[in-house]
Amino acid sequence: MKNKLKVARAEANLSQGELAERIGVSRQTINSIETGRYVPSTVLALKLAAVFAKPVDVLFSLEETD
Amino acid sequence: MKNKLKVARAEANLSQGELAERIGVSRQTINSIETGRYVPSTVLALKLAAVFAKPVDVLFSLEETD
DNA sequence: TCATATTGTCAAGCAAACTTGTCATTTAAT
DNA sequence: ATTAAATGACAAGTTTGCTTGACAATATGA
Repeated sequence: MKNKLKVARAEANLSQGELAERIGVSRQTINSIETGRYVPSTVLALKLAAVFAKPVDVLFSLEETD
Repeated sequence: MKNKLKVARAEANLSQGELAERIGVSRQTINSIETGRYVPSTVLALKLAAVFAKPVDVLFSLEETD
């Protein structure tokens, strides 16, 4: 699964730490998702979508390997 | 987090087992998500959204407790 | 240049997702 | 009324999300 989090975050001018704080997770969690180390839960995806005011399906998308 | 999976599945006329097979998870996983025993990963949410041809945000939504 | 903020990553641990296997209960069809 | 299909749920085990703490590397700005 790939995601556009890094871009969305740049557009919103937020640091990983600030974003993490807003949705109540650790900075490492944001970093790990951005760098593809793991896939977030749906709750987290919905919260991220809310922060950036974009649908989940826009922020996250499936790959062949999924 | 709540979800409209049971309704969507009824509309699509699919059993839990059939749905599970389509997206490559166990039947218990579908059952557990429907009955709120746990929250799916974003990959699973995207796959479910794809099966029902509905956006993730329509199938899944946050609650106060999230 | 020096200082500070930001990012990437590792490790150890806990919690939650997901598995297979199994069984009881409910629903639907004959 | 009986059978078969579908659902709900539990248990034990594996994998993965997410945590805190830490440190090095990269960027940003005075």
